[in-house]
Amino acid sequence: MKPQQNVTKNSIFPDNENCSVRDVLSKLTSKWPMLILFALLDGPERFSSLQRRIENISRRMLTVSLRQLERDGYIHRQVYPEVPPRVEYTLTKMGNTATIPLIELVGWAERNHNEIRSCREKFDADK
Amino acid sequence: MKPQQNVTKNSIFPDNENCSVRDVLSKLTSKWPMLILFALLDGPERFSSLQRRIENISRRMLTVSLRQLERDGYIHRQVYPEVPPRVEYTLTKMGNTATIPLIELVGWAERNHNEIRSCREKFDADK
DNA sequence: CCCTATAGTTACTTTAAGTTACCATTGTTT
DNA sequence: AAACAATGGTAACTTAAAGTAACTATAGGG
Repeated sequence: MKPQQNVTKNSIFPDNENCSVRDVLSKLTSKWPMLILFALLDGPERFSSLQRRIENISRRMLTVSLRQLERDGYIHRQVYPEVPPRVEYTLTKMGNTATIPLIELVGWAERNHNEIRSCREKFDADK
Repeated sequence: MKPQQNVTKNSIFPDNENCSVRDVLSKLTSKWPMLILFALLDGPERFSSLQRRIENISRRMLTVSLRQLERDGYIHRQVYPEVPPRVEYTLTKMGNTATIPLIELVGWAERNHNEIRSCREKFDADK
């Protein structure tokens, strides 16, 4: 079995313009967006609550990442016209299904991070 | 079901030092490493052959990515002492199993990229 | 003796990620 | 009344990562 991500016998296309799969994955598998999706699995959360849960994320990075996730349709942004402002973020149906393969990947990483770490130590020792 | 990626009710750790899963994924899901793993699914390949297959990758980025994959134990680097030099890269057993969840993810991206693109168009039109 | 091929490396530039300070609005505290 | 806190951001800046272009050593071929 092989991925159909523009992989032919002779070439693989890495550019987002030439490969829609890369175009999707580049936004999905990056650091903050992935963590935000996982945080929203428990249900809707507002901006400041997300910032508290995801340690060390700055307001700017949270904003940037949320906008990207919203643009791609993974999350929905609901603004309540109150003061101080209240904004709630929710996973869309597509956002929910996206977490399924991501969680698989996390599972693989959990099962293998010990071996990976020992590989690193060996590699670094040999240099 | 939820990922155990240092996700508790109250906090998610994004730093590689605090989260071994992030430490693994940050190297695995990035652009070039992922494409290299896929390219090696067909069998061993040498440096220049990989560069030809993965369009637009520069020699430097190929070197950097291959080193990282080798360090983490996904690929094996075999140098043949010939002139001109010959270096062959092979997927390790672990590298092979890593592609399984990655291919799942690619499958999801294939099934959803149309919807994602229409979400983007809608989002951009509204601004 | 210049050209090709290989598998890189070095120095540089551009882009993305991350940090710090600031904004407007309202209610509460001093 | 003035200052402070909380909200969900934005603007300007710095640092780190990604990407580019030119260079290296070695042997064989024309």
